[in-house]
Amino acid sequence: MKNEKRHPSSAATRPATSRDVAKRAGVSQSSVCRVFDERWNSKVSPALREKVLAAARELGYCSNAIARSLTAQHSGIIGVIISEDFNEFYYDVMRRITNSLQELGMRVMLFNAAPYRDVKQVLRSLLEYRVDGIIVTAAAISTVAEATLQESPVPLVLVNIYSRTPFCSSVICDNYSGSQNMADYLVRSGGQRFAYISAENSKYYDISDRREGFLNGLRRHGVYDCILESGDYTYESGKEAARRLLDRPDRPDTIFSCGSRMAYGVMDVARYEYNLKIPEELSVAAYDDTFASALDSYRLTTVQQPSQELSRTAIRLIRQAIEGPSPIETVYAMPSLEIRGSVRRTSE
Amino acid sequence: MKNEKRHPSSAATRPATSRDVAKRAGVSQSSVCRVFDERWNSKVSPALREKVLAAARELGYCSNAIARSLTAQHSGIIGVIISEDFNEFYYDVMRRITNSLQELGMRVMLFNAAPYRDVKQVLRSLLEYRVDGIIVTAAAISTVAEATLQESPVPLVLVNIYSRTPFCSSVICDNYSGSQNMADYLVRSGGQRFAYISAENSKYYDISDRREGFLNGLRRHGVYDCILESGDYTYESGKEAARRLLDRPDRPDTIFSCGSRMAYGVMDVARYEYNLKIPEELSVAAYDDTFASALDSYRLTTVQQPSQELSRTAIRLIRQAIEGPSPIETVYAMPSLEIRGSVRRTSE
DNA sequence: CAGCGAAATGACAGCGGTGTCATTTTTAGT
DNA sequence: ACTAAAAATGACACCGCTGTCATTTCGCTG
Repeated sequence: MKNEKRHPSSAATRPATSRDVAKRAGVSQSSVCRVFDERWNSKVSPALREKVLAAARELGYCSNAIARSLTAQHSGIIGVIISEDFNEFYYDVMRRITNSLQELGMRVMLFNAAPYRDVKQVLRSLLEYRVDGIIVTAAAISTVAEATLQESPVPLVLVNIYSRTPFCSSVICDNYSGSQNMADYLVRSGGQRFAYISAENSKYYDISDRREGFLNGLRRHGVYDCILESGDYTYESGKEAARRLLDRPDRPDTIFSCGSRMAYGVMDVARYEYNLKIPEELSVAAYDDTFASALDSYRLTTVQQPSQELSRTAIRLIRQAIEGPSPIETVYAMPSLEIRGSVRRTSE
Repeated sequence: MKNEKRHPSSAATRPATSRDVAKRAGVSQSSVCRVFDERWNSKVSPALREKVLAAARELGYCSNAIARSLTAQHSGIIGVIISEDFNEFYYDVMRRITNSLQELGMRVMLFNAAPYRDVKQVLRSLLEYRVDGIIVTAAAISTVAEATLQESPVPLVLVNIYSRTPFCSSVICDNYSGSQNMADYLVRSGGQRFAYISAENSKYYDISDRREGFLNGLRRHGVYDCILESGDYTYESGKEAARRLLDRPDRPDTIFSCGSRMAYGVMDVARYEYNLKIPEELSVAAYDDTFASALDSYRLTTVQQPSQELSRTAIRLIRQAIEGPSPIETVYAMPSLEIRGSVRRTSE
């Protein structure tokens, strides 16, 4: 479906500059800039401002942020790196970060750091554009990537990336506590035989804290036994793990998964293949609160990461770092339990 | 948790320039640039290149894309506007677009156009940064926003925004055909009494095509009756609509919802509140294929928008428009039916 | 080894703003 | 009305890179 009309690009007339406006208004170029500079425009006579604005309007003048950045030595751009396999949660974080930065008058330059893609190159691009700061939001980022980021000459803030040797500020959700609290809850709800489904992957940042927190939480209640299974975060892998677990002679009565998608798999296999009633015959819980968890068909009890707190803190940290020298800060955000109906409650 | 270390910003040493490198290497600044310019670096003597690269490495030189954009008259940046209430589908589209642009060596400047936020301001920001093109990806964009965009002096591509008077290229998913095909399928599957749940909202772009396509699809099979209900895209509103529908004396046996979240609500209410078996006693289908549709608890038959085709086409169109004058093109992407188990199949 | 053309390198003027300083205009004080 | 100080405006160098043109260097041939 073609059309006779053409894109504006065909006009090919380069945008008006402050000099063009100046000439048209019969004033100096400096004055034009002053009119468009908030810090100065109060000190410009109404007459001149009027002339300039009129000329600018006629020429469709729009000041050039690129040129401004050149002298200003800062671009007003924040680089945001997000990992390729971003799930719902990180989308939410990204959305919030974008919103906040936008409201603060900063621009977001978005990059997708697929695990296979060279993070070094992404960082290079960011630096070439002289971004004022970088926020790395990632569900999973390789440790080599971490090493690369370490060399960044511009302020950097990590979201949910735990670095053993912090080289920049970061805000991370306390995986350990989240899992531990869930363990508390599950034990107090009357769980007897526990299983944990992990999704460890060497090339990604490890979330072993979720496992350790859970196991330790159990131990604090005198439970030293927990069946360990693993998947790869997908629904299918959750189903497979569930089959292995439910086929065991010592079938668990409570399953905690480190990701909610796998938990949906567990629930569906349990209900439709093993005819188990949830939560009566099997309790299921998971880390990460995603959309489907709230649906009546799942009502999955989860550990919810506070995306708002995470993004707010990330923004605060990056602003601080840009503002000037500031100490490196590692902020822990506390996840909360989202209690729904997938866990049986007998005791307490 | 503070730390003695500090952010790189504290170093406050401005990045090395090509002149710095030139001085250090004892060559001219022009030569430095040539070494870093792919088009020229073959015509530079190995000796000089070596000197320059060594100096650059020592100084941690990174060429300044901002300065380059200034003379080059193009920034290598594509503005991407995405609507605030972006759902899973648009996240996917955005992810693909980001990936493609990144691979093509272009940068993405992301903006979130909340309905309440001034699109004019977003556009202004984009123009100030002299973006080479703009892609507007939106689930919902107001018509006033559309008017603003119309004035954009840079190439623009609309994704899933149907404009009656096309002023720029766009790629849109054929809502009408998608619904019509679903109507075909539902009738041929043996549906008798149909209902359609809409989500019309004046301030957003209207998706009445989905309704019209559906109704027309039914008519083509001699079905002139279809109960109309409405919600607001949310799970809860779907549940409410379902209750109203299922309370009717002439209860429908087939419900098509213009959004999948509402369909989940329909399914859950039907099963858990009305004890209806799906698909035996009630068929449910929806527009938009989101994650939960594939789960065993729903197995929702949907109209799936081809996110890959949409993003690919958007990229092609924007590149064409940037390349040079090109005719305005409106590309229709055909959605496909994702047949799962939520629709009963009796006839055929 | 002079002499020539090709290749490599350097010098320099922009790109569109900002910031500083000089100049002009306005305002106020006596 | 005259002058000093304050305010408004203009002139201009510079931000870091690109592109053009001038200059230098190099490789060959006779």
